[in-house]
Amino acid sequence: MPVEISESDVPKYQQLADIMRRRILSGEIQPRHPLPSKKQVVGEFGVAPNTWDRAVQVLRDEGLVHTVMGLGIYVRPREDWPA
Amino acid sequence: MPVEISESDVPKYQQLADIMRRRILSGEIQPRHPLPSKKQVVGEFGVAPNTWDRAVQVLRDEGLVHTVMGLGIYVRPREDWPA
DNA sequence: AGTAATTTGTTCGTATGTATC
DNA sequence: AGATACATACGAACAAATTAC
Repeated sequence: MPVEISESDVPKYQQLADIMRRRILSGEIQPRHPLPSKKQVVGEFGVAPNTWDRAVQVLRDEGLVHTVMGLGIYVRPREDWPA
Repeated sequence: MPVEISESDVPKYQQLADIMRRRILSGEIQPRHPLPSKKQVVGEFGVAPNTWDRAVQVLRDEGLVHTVMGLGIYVRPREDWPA
């Protein structure tokens, strides 16, 4: 079953962060690999660009990803993850 | 000279956060007192509502303010500030 | 060398929902 | 009931960085 965004009481940006965090922690997206691009997420999940930006900020604050401008948003090596 | 927002290389939301942080640390806005409202900031500084929201999030991440829904954004007591 | 395409970040204006007074 | 205030979300535009050709 595809993971989708619902109109629940949980904000969409939080749902998106949860989805990506799960993909990272499960190894589906590996360290030093990029998250899907903004355009991809907007198209596939049907959210606004800003909403994705907010989701990414959650993951950035958690230390799971970092941005390389003009390239993408990359999963940090496991050594940099919080304990 | 009035504090204003410029079109420099520093993002506006960061400039706004800097302005409010200075007001807080200087005691101009005291603990348990509110920041200016979103409408006020939008009107006086000439920025978009989203830009103010981002500035507030910076201060919230720093532990300087917290939100009371429907009421305002309040300066935390000094005991809660980071060392 | 230069242009186009991709990607992120910033900013705008607007609308809506919920909470407080 | 009405006014005020914050959070969320949308859609659009533009700048800067990177890559590919």
